[in-house]
Amino acid sequence: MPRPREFDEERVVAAIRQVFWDKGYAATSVDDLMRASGLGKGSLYGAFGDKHQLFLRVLREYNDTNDRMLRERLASVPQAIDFVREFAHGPSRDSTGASAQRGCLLANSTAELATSMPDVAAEARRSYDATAGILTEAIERAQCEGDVDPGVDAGEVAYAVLAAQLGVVALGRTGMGVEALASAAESALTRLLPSPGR
Amino acid sequence: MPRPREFDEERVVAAIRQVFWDKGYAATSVDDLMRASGLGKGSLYGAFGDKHQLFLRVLREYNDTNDRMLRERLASVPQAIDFVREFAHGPSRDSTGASAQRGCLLANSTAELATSMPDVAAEARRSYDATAGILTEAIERAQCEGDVDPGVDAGEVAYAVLAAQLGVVALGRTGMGVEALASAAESALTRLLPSPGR
DNA sequence: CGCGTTGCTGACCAGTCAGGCCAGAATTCA
DNA sequence: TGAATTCTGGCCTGACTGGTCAGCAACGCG
Repeated sequence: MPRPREFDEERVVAAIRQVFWDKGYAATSVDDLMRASGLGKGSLYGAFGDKHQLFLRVLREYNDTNDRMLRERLASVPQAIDFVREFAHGPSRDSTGASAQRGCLLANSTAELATSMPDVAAEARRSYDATAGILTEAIERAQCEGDVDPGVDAGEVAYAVLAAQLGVVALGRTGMGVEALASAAESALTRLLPSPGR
Repeated sequence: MPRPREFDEERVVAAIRQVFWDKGYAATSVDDLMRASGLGKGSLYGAFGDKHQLFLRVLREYNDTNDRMLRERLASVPQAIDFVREFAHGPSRDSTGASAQRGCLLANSTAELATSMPDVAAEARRSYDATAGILTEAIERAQCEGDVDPGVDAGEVAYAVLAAQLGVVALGRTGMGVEALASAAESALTRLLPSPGR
């Protein structure tokens, strides 16, 4: 009975995510979102609510996707520690450094909005806690398998690893070279996760 | 012969820094700056140029002050390593967590603006490099005095320490408790800067 | 073939934005 | 005192903001 949607919701959200990611929340106008999504203002507001709700939706999907990807990778790779290393290199996986400079949508958003938008701060905290949880499991598994010194407190170190990774991402936003970023990440990781044969 | 300034430039810059710090760049209107500084639009534009120039000036002074403070502390304290530890706790030095949640003006600005304002990215990189340099010296001194394992590459570890600190500050913006932040920072620091007796 | 329900479109709103401008006040020197 | 100069703060502009809404279009059901 109703007229069906003419747009692919997923594609729209993806397009809008790119804009928020590149420009930040406040600097993104609804006009930008209209142009990126190809939708009219009415459609946008009808489907997603206002700018704030739309942003939160984008952010939540981004976080969920990241968490899912992280969990999948850590479950399938026997040497979880290797992935944790790779993970700590953050977004600097391409050699151009372009994606490294783009940074992380969650980290950027939190830095910009945590003060003025409590729900963004809460979402960030939820996501970081989830990441730390996944990391903790991976580290514990690595300890069982003898890849990490069993003497360290996995939960505590997980937050330290998360912080180091966040810091590397933050440094990446300045346009620092990917080699320097990788070196800092590698240096942090090898010390935060000492192998048992030390 | 000219009419002298009626306002204290330093106080004005300080007031404006607070606004930018709390609200971010894009969300701060020139009206906000006028109200915070008590100046009219003409005075503001005459003395500092447009919003962008004003922001850059605030950011540069903020960074210079931080660098100077860091250098002073590290020069006067015999056990540099202790201060590095303290430094890594970042802005979480009050128990309320309010300043921890406010974060760091430089980190916030970089996350918000690095993509769209290359001069902000450049200033951030300059400041981070300066911080890393200061840290490197402090770590080397600590190595000479036997407080840090002389086997580690001070320059490399300095960036790892900087990253860890930046990450802790980023976590702090989510409203995470100061104890958790301090624990993560402490955990990162003791592992990044191992004492030689081990 | 209507009819009800929903989606789409674009015009429109009041409010805010950054920035330019200027008349007059304030200050100094001659 | 008068001339020169600069500061000051309000006013103006016109572009843009996020958001609303009335009217039209497309669909399935009866």
